[in-house]
Amino acid sequence: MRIQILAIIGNEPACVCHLEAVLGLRQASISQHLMVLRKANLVTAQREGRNIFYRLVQPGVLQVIEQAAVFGGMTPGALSALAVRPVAGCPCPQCNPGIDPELSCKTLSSSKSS
Amino acid sequence: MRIQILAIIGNEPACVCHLEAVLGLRQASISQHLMVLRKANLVTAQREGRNIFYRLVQPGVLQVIEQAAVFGGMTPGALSALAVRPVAGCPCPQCNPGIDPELSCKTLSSSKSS
DNA sequence: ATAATATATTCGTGTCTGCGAATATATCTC
DNA sequence: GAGATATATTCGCAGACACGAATATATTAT
Repeated sequence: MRIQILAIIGNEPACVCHLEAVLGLRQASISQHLMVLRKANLVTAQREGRNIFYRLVQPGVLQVIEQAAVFGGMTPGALSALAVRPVAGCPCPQCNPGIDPELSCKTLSSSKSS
Repeated sequence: MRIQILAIIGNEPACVCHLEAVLGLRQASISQHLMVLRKANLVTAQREGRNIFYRLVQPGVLQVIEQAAVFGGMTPGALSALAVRPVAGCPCPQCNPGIDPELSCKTLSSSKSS
């Protein structure tokens, strides 16, 4: 999961709720993984408006992960698939470019059912 | 431990007893790790005389590990230190170049105490 | 200030993992 | 063949880990 997180934010900084949507984990679990990555000095957090965006401290880490994935027998596109945006059902600003500022993540996900 | 094993045999093929001496694990534990690495198609085994030598299937794996170590904050020499030979107390042929064929690993380690 | 939102922290638990101990298998030497 | 040696396999368990649930904290909007 942490490797997946690094792969996601390696392509583009992401907020917690975006990771939540992509990985299918509870918010608490994502936060725990991010804490570990922070302590390992692999990611940094930066608030932007309501959300906190995470990014790689060293962008080169992404290349290492991609190489390791290939050596591990993964298909080359398996990792880049994680970077696809927008993600269906993700309420984060990145996945909803023309978002009405009045709409929040919560209202978006609830109105999605209509 | 498995990453360390890959780092060791990445520099030069190694037998099980050598890994045992370097890593300080029991022989059974080393064998278990090697089995995992074999199933992951990362290492291959090849018998040479009494010993079975393991080597990387893809030598490039070593570079990936070294890069990851640097990004992870390890000192650059930390990994290459694992490749130092001969290892004190290691009874394998590599660590005892001029070994008398009559001497085995067992007799070597016992006579070492004299 | 109050409410809503986004993230962080704590806690408990089921599961996974690595290790040691014991044993089995394969190879070499005599 | 018998014995010694090197590695593999099985089993059991202590410890680690990831996750969910509940709660706390920080920021924003009204």
